[in-house]
Amino acid sequence: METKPLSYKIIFHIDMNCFFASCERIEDPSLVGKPMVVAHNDVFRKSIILTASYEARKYGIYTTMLVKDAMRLCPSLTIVEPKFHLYQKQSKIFFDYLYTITPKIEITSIDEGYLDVTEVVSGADALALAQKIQDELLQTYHLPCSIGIAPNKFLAKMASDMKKPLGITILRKREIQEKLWPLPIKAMIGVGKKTEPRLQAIGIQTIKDLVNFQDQALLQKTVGTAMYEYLLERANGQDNSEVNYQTDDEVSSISNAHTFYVNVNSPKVIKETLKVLSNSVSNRLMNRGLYASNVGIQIRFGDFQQINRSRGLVDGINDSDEFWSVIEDIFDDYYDGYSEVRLVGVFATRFVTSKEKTKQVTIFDDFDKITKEQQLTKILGAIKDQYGQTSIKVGYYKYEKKEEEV
DNA sequence: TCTGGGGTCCTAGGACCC
DNA sequence: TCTGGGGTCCTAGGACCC
Repeated sequence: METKPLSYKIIFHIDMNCFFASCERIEDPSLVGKPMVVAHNDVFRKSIILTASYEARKYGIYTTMLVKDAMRLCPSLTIVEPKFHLYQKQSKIFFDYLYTITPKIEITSIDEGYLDVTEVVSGADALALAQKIQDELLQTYHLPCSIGIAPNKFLAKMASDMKKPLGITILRKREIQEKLWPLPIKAMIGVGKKTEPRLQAIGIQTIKDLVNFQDQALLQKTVGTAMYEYLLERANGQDNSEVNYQTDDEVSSISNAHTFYVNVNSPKVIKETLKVLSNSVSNRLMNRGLYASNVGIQIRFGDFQQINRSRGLVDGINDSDEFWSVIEDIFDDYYDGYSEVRLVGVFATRFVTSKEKTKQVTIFDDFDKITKEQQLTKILGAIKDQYGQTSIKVGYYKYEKKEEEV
């Protein structure tokens, strides 16, 4: 029996509902059914809410709201300190479950991911599979989620947002005029609080307005070329990007930051904090076997102005002493010694693995004292040592301001 | 609304090279 | 020498996401 290959893909986007709160309830079932939030409850600083349970949301409480404002809306609110290791643990548990469905999973954050189930189900069975996943995650793992089903990642993501909590939404291409276009422009992933007013200023309120917008040059100028192309494609329901399921879990940067309880301007105190952060980043690099060839610091001042200063390195580093010496250097170069500082951070980017660390070949010590033939032999020998290659084509060799072919 | 911590991607501008 | 244009790499900053 031949199975006809599908002409379209079936993509699920799975989004855990108030994930941090769900994890806390697994640890402490007495929190179930109560209005609760996850937040640092800090007496010195105004702290914000990271996640609110649906019972809390009924009071008008939402993520990023100040704890004190939330308490005013709901005096009986339970506040739980965030425990990130716990969320990591639960995240691994539910992704492991999803891997029993398909290996083609792209993990996009601690509580979200895409599944390419094209080869797992037929179009007709997709809804049943989504229902099974949702039931199992809730019954067995006590984690509620919403699932979007669509022919590509963008539509699946938009679909999973349409019904929460415990929603399952199918969004077909032929339905975009009816289901996608009426949404406010801010609902599009990629349009945030800066782009929204810019689009509104040229008369775009909804996704439909974007699709029908006539002055393409003005639109492009308003949001930039890359965003312009991205928005128009997505608004028309097109997204050719693949579910990137390579399990390389490669990150492109690692960072840690800390907000002081009160603003500080003592270089000594700031440095102590920077050193802790520096060690943490260096440890995380070592655990992953990565070396960073660009490292830097972030300083957020009392007035919320922020600077980032970094240094490119010839060789990647991850050793804590080496790391700290670069970080300290950068800080000394850029901190004036008296400005009020609210937050400092340390980051590492441009990773190389140890094997890719630059190998330096010292063949140039006596280079100007030998003949060109000897120079060439030396270069070829070094290349052979490193790459095992026995022949190589060389273009032009510049010597004494004269170009000669070798 | 006076704003946490961890990320990704894009863009502008300067340095440098030919 | 004060004069061109194109390409690449780097740094810093902006915008966005969860």
